[in-house]
Amino acid sequence: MFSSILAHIRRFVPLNSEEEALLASLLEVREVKKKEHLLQAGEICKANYFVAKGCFRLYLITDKGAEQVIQFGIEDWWITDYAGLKSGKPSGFYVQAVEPSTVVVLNKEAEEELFDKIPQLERYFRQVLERAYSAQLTRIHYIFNMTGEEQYKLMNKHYPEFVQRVPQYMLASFLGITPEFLSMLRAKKD
Amino acid sequence: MFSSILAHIRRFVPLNSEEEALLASLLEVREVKKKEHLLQAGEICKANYFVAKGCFRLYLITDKGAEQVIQFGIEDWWITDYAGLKSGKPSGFYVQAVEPSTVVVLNKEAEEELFDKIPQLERYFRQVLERAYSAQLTRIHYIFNMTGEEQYKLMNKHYPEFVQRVPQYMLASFLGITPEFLSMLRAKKD
DNA sequence: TCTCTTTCTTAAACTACTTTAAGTTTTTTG
DNA sequence: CAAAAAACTTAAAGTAGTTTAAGAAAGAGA
Repeated sequence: MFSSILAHIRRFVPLNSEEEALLASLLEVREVKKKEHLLQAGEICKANYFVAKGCFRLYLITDKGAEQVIQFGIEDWWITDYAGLKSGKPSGFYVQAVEPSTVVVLNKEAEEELFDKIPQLERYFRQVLERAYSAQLTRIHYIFNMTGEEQYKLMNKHYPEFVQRVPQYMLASFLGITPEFLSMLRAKKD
Repeated sequence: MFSSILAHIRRFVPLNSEEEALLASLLEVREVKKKEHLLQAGEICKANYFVAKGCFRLYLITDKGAEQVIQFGIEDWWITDYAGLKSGKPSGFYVQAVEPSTVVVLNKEAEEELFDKIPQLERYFRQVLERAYSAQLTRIHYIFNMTGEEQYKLMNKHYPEFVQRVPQYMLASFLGITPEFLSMLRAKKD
């Protein structure tokens, strides 16, 4: 049940069996149906989610009423509205399963208790966040310096399975282009 | 000398006087001239920098030879190439002072020793990174859903001093538009 | 204070992408 | 398995920005 998350944590910090048992007692496994939401705009975000299996998207509804995909989360990624989780204010984001998925739920209260009893977990999350942060800076670099076509091609080259895995209109939104334009790009050559 | 960084850390975690003394012994204060680099592309990134006074930019040179500003860092921000710092590989980024500045240098080795002796610092950086990461996600949302003009106006409204503080061509690059276009936007109304 | 360098401005021609609208295909559900 | 809903395609007209080029203004070193 928890093997994937424990393996992931162990890639960053050591864990003894007591700590693993404590983690197992405070974490929660949850099956999520396709299109089911873990968080909706207006709600208070109460947990951080580790994707054990499946795929999620973090998105929001813009002023013009369109869905904007901000981030995807697949196996071994954490996904949540960090700002909302930490502030306790109603979230502006949605977190939704793109396909039938399994997550490990880390509730806010469990998180506090775990950070207290397993200080190594602070180290784990620090490192996870360092990576997530620099990935976003790299992404901003791509957004500014590559055309939609170049970004799509790069994505297709580096993550061909992923491009097939999510609906095209979600991928278009993530890349910051319209689904019509992405459709045209695909038609050009494939 | 270290008062600004100690005050910042105390906003997140408590520090006793021994810990403060240890920090002071392992941190280093450095004056940086305008246009001086803390890091250049091709070098190995060896430290994380806390801006005590002044302003820095994290940028890179694109394939086409243009400077692309990825991030600014002003007072109370940490700035570095996290990916390079952690991987030990040559960096693709430049970190340069936009104005005469003072930084507190946290070297890689000092960081390891400090994390070891003051576990609370892991907690501090985890929280700093949570904020930095969600700020980048919000920024991506703005990039995709606001025109250059809207982003410039919002920035002018929220951070009018900052807009005056950095050269316009750097601000344009940060906003993902050309300096010519920003100049035109400013001329429209001010 | 003069000169050199850096930064900012203006404007015309161009392009990557959006918008709109309508039709087609695929997937989901009772 | 049929009907409805969701996802994808095509194409024409429009726009937010870039590119290029040249000149003007401001800043900084000697």
